[in-house]
Amino acid sequence: MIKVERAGGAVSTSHEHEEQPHHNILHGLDFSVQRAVLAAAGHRRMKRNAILFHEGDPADAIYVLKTGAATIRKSLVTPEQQVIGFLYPGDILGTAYAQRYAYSVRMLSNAEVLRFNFATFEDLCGNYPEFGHWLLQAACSELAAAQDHMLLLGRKTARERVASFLVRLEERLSRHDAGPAVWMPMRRGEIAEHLGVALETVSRIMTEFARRGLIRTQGRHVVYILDRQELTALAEGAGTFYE
Amino acid sequence: MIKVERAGGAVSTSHEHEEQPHHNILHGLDFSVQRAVLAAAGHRRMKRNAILFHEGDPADAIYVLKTGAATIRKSLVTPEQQVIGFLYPGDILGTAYAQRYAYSVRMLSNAEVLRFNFATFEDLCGNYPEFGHWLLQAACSELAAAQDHMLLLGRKTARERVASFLVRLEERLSRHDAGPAVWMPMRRGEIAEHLGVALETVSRIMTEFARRGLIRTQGRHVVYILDRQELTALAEGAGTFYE
DNA sequence: CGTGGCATTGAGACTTTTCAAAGGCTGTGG
DNA sequence: CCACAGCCTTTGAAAAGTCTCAATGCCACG
Repeated sequence: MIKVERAGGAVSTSHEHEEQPHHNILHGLDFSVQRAVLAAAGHRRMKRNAILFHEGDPADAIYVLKTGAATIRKSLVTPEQQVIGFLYPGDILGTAYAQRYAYSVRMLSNAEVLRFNFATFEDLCGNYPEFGHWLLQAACSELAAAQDHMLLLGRKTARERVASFLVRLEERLSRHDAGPAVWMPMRRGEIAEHLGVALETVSRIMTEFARRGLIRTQGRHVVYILDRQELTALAEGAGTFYE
Repeated sequence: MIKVERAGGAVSTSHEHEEQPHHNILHGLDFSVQRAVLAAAGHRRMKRNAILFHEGDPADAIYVLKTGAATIRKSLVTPEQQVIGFLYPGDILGTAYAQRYAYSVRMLSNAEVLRFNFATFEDLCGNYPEFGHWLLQAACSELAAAQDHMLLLGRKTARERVASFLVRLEERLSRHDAGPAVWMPMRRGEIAEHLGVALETVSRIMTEFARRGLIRTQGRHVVYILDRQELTALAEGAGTFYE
């Protein structure tokens, strides 16, 4: 079962990850449209930990993540926060239905973003109906993801949540870079806030998974999935008893 | 504080609620566009407990709820289910980004829906760009609601969840019918599945709220909010200790 | 007016959280 | 380039909240 062992080759330091192969960000659009869209976009480089915008800021643009990773979070009245999701290349952010952004975005690594202020954005929608369609599609897909995550938050146990998270993350990343290592730039605390459990619970369960031989960690930000099948089973509620 | 007491006048039996004033469903669109949209739509009457469609059914239409109420839910591999939300007049359902519906819809009361099959839908988008915009808006707003609900599911205690639910429900219904009574056609179990807690917990907490004088129940499906301020405070985490 | 499904209530069990302390990366400054 | 400081992570034990199981009570519909 353990067949992924070429560590060091695929991953050496976390810095290396900042230059990822940015595959097709505007996946699904005609090349001519893609060219037009890219030409209209503003390019922007962001440093790790930089804030793209805050929850409540007046919304004036839509962004597409080109390289790197980011966290989107919302705050409660209490100091508590909920991490809505983690973004990887190709993800859209800032789809504001109102005048203000509904969440904050922080970069998890150095990153590049494409920026469309609302004027250019409206132009693009007018000139290329395809683009509007593409965006509606993206919004619907984001909606579906949000609803999936509700299922996790509402019905799963802590163990199921962590297992789901690892499996989904690996699945998602395997589209970008095919290495056996899963790059996990976020902190344990952010994972915890995403999964709706305590930070310590995430830590404990990941340790447990490592002890059971399902994963292997390498530093804080790299994980190898050793037994995806078992992990998937756990994610779906097969893990009532173990050991 | 207790100033809402004209029971019986506003609410007599649950049947009465099936005929609600259906205010402007296509809110925000030009009248001419509204006329065209309504003309293109198919009208359909549904009985209580009828299923509009199932999760996984091939998607062939988009619906708008005209009168009544409905539940949308998703299933896990296990028998567990999550209630994604409750729908009231004006809500859109069936925004499928893929070929299949992502959730099931069950009517909570006799209801009327507008139906747009994909062909008419595409036509409408083509002829009235406004309509496409309106839909994108609706999807974004649904997304925002989903993200809000994640916050509830991820970070709130059971008491905060029930309080939030009651306050939001009242706020939402007050737009349609201004009575002091909140119509709650869903079962306790569905509320529980929506809030990510056990059925019994919902029951216990609602009893507690009634005992504390924050609400008053009338049968299973009607609730009066007696102290919205306190309830709002509880919803936001002020209720760490009481009594 | 009866019956079956819903809702309420209670007690015990279990998962998860909280509080606390020790251990280990990371990246910054010398 | 190395060492140190600070933050992040791991680990432990006790406490709290919520769930499960089970029985009773109530409402709504036929």
